[in-house]
Amino acid sequence: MNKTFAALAEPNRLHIVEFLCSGPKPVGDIATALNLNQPQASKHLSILRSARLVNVEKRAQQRLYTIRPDALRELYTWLERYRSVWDARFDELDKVVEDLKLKEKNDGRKR
Amino acid sequence: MNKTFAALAEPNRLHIVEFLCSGPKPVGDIATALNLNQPQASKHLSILRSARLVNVEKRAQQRLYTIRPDALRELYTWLERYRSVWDARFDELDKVVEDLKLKEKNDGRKR
DNA sequence: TTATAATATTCCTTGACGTGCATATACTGA
DNA sequence: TCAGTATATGCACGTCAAGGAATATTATAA
Repeated sequence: MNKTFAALAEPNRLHIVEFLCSGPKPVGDIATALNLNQPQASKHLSILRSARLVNVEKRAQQRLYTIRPDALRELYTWLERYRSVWDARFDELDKVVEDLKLKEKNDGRKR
Repeated sequence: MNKTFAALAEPNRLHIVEFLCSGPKPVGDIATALNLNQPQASKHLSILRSARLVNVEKRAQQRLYTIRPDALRELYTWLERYRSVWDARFDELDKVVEDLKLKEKNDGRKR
């Protein structure tokens, strides 16, 4: 998942992903839409591709890039796995933290 | 959200976040648990903090780090917003892509 | 106040990343 | 085959982030 996060950490790439949610697009469209030079668009797309975030298909001289759900799904399940933790802690943050601090204080030597 | 992704792109920091899901921990515990030198642990935690992924509280000489839900929540809602897109496309990927390619081909000059 | 524990910060070096520019490759139509 | 379009790749440069080692800071206890 490192690759997923690293890929999405770049603002332009995040925008590309969002842009591609409106449908498959050729590189040219992406470049102009995001105000990028064509080479950089290609490079970003290459990184997104190696992070399994997009797919390519050929159409004449164009390459159609589409969203690829794999990595996003993985991200989603990862968040869901820990969701309960930070959800609970969000609901009654102060109390929980207090409790945990007390526990921490009590069995501090056990660890 | 750049900061969130950038922060989680570092494997050690991702592990720290996961580790903190088991409760608040002082820096020392985190460092030994992840096999990190104390300074690096502190640095990573500092970055996680500036990405609003963790909180700090003092306890004697220690600093207790806890998960902070803000950024994770934001991530979750971001994913949810586009979830339908890549979910639909995942269910019947081939058909949808085909359709969109046709559309693309038909109204290519309108854009 | 002094010694000690826990953590933060600084300096330095190295490697990776993003950009701009030029060029190469792939495909189409005549 | 040649010209033209769409995309990819290579190189040089500046920037930024991570790791290591040493040191500074904060808090506690005697």
